[in-house]
Amino acid sequence: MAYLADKMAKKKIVEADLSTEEKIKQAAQKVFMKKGYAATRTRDIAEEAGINLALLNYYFRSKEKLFELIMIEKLGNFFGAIAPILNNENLSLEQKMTQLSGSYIDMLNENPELPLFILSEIRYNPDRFANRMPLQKIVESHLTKQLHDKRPDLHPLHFLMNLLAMTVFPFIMKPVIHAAGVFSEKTFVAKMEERKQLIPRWMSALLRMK
Amino acid sequence: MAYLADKMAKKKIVEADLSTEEKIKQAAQKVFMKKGYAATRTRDIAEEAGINLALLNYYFRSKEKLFELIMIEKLGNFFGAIAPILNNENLSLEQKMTQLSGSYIDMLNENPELPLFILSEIRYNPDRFANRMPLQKIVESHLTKQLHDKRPDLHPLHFLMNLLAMTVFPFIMKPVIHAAGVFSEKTFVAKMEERKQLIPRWMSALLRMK
DNA sequence: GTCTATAACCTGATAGAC
DNA sequence: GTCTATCAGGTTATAGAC
Repeated sequence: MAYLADKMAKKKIVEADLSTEEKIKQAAQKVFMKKGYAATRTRDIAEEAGINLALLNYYFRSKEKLFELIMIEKLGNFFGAIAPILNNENLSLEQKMTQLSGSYIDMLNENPELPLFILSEIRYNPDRFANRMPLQKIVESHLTKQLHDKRPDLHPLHFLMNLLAMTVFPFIMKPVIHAAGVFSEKTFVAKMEERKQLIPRWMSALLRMK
Repeated sequence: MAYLADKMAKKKIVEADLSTEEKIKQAAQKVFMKKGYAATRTRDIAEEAGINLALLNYYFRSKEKLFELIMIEKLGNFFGAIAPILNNENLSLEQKMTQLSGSYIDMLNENPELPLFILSEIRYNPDRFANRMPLQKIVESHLTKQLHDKRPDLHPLHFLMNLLAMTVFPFIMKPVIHAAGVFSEKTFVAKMEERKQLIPRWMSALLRMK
């Protein structure tokens, strides 16, 4: 009950007590994530923010610049959470896998549209993203070294791809699962909760293989 | 050499000897897949097909209807290839996994943009796709029964999700990998070729686990 | 069937009043 | 800072000539 009241209070703040600039930013985030850059009209954002269309350009100059701002933040969410874990030299391989699947699934449960949003926008406009993603830092991470010590025969890229795939792919399939009516939102969250424990165990099984 | 000549001959047919209707269809497929529905202009399609804009509406009435046509075909490619394998009662669990990763990776190598295209469009317009995907047929497949016999403790959904994730996810990450300059097209194909053998072995390891 | 020309509408952005 | 009104350009779709 207290939690629910807290949530409602938070919602109210979002709707009312925010600066105009912040209201536009949050509205833009919501609409861009839902429709993608191309299908979003600046009018949609203005309406969602409860302000006039002209104010959007007053604060952010253009649709493009507003989108850039949102995208930088989202790229940070999507890639920023991985690298620190993969490069933490105090964690064992098993601890890294547990932390990564755990914290990443938590983050994605809060923001389930994030992967497909980012991936779609990169797909439809790759130029915008050249040299913007810290993927090399992920490939050359401390985890890669640990993996090489344990299983020099297994290419780290396959391992990383599998770890990410098991964690992220269900969220990418989420719209399909719902559109097909396979199961409910609640069941989905529960299944992902299970995966937090299962993924590290599956990945360990891959490491022990053969 | 003969193969190359054959390919070039095919290309020429595509460019010249096709009916107007077919030329538009193929152009639409190309442009929709590259830019997505919202960012595609009918003018782009007309230009790509080498015809006039009016002809597009003459043959297909509207952008929307043309898109529907393409999408039905693509949904067939994406989902249609899975169900027959998963429901083939003459294949063992291991054979199913081998065939699925093998034939699916082959298909995706020919059409690497397919998953992200479909997933993006569903995400940005879920209503269009309600009750259009044979996902229930996949969940209730013969593979599910075999899996239940072997490992009643492992939910088939987790298993299927992992199998699909390992197979499809790399293609979803492909634009990221290229935009980040991690490695070349040729290396990507080679790595996916490796995975055709590796995925069934990994999945078997998951089945033996614990 | 295929084209040109144009209608009808929509979208991002700005000018100018308050 | 915020609004209304409007511009300039682009988009889908169609009318009508050939």
